[in-house]
Amino acid sequence: MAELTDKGRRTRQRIVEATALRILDAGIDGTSLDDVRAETLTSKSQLFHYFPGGKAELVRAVAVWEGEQLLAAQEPHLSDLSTWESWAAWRRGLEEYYFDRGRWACPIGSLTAQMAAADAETAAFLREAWTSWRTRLADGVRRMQAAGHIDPGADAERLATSVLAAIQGGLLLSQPERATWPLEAALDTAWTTLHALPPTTTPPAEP
Amino acid sequence: MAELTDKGRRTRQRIVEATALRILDAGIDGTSLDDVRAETLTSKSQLFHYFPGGKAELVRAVAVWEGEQLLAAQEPHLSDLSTWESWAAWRRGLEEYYFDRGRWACPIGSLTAQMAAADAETAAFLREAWTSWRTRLADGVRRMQAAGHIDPGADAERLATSVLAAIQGGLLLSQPERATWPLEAALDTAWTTLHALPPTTTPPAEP
DNA sequence: TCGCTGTTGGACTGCATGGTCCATTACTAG
DNA sequence: CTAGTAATGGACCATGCAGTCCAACAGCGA
Repeated sequence: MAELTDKGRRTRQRIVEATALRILDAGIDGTSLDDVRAETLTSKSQLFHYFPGGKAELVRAVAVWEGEQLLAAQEPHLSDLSTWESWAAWRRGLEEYYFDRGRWACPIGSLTAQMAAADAETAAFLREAWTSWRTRLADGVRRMQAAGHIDPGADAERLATSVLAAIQGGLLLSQPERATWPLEAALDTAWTTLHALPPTTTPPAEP
Repeated sequence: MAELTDKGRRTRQRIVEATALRILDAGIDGTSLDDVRAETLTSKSQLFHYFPGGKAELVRAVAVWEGEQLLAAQEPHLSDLSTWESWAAWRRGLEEYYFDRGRWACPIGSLTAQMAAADAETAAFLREAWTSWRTRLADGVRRMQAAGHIDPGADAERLATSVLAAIQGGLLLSQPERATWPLEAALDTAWTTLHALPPTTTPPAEP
């Protein structure tokens, strides 16, 4: 597997993308190698040629690919997030990513929920993906704090985490409804909190 | 299956609970009937005796059972939620339910995420479960609005949805970390929003 | 005690699936 | 043109799993 020609790289990529799609709406266990084979018009030997580790390695490749796509879909705003406009643009990009083209779940979130079906390496990668995502959001929060738009006393990491939670939870609730409003409602609430945090408000101590 | 003796009911319940546990940390596909058989010291014929519909029916029974348990764990507070104290007690009960006894995920949330692996009937039941849960929370919000603790102009259903999203998203993020803080951070933020919503200038008008 | 019905045991079947293997074809560098 | 390597095809194997079937056992009412 050390040497790949262009053709090989393209075939490999085709396999990864088809598998990613299938996993997104059938889950890891619901995606058989034969499904992938049929969809990509490849043969069993090709799957094992490009992914000697078998299904586990293929799933890992899918996780990496999905992680890249997810982050890319949030750029360039994710790296900015220094103004409310940037946050708004970031949010629009995310909603578009999730709902356009019929993607109704977060690839990374789904995979995390299926961690039991994934191997240890994939689980480790997912942990990194979350950390990376959270950190980028937290950096944005800190930029807002530095600019005086968000209470400097707030914990940026926790705030970022709650925004991610709103996204993931909102998506989960959107699925059975087959509607976008649950995610939007969750994001609206997170939004309100972000905006409400300037120094005038004291966070409640509970429970 | 029309007639069940006490003994039969107990066996059936044993099967349901063991399956529920297994599904919670291995997923539907990661739970084989042989696993269940071994864990419950039953035989194949018993599984199909009590659940003629096979695995699908068993999963359905698990969903119903988990739904009951989840709602029960939130009582009596869930039916109250008319004061901040009641909300706090409700939250404590939930966290206890999720984190004590090593349960690190929401059974209903997990099943929803695995809908692709579930049959249509189970999916329908899950939709109902979410509606029921959301409605109870929304009722609580309305009680708080009536009591003048929350802005009467807020949409109770959407607010309830965002609280549910915080729970589910927080749980998802808690899993890879194997820590409780993500859920707590998400709930804290939802909390802040609830508290921040009262009209700051207009006093509540309520008989 | 008898007989009916619910309960239990476990062998067996058919099928889907991950994975192996070997042969063949297509490229590409020299 | 040729040799070597990557790419591909697809038969084949072993296993695990849902589901079937029949036989045996237990409890309870008559």
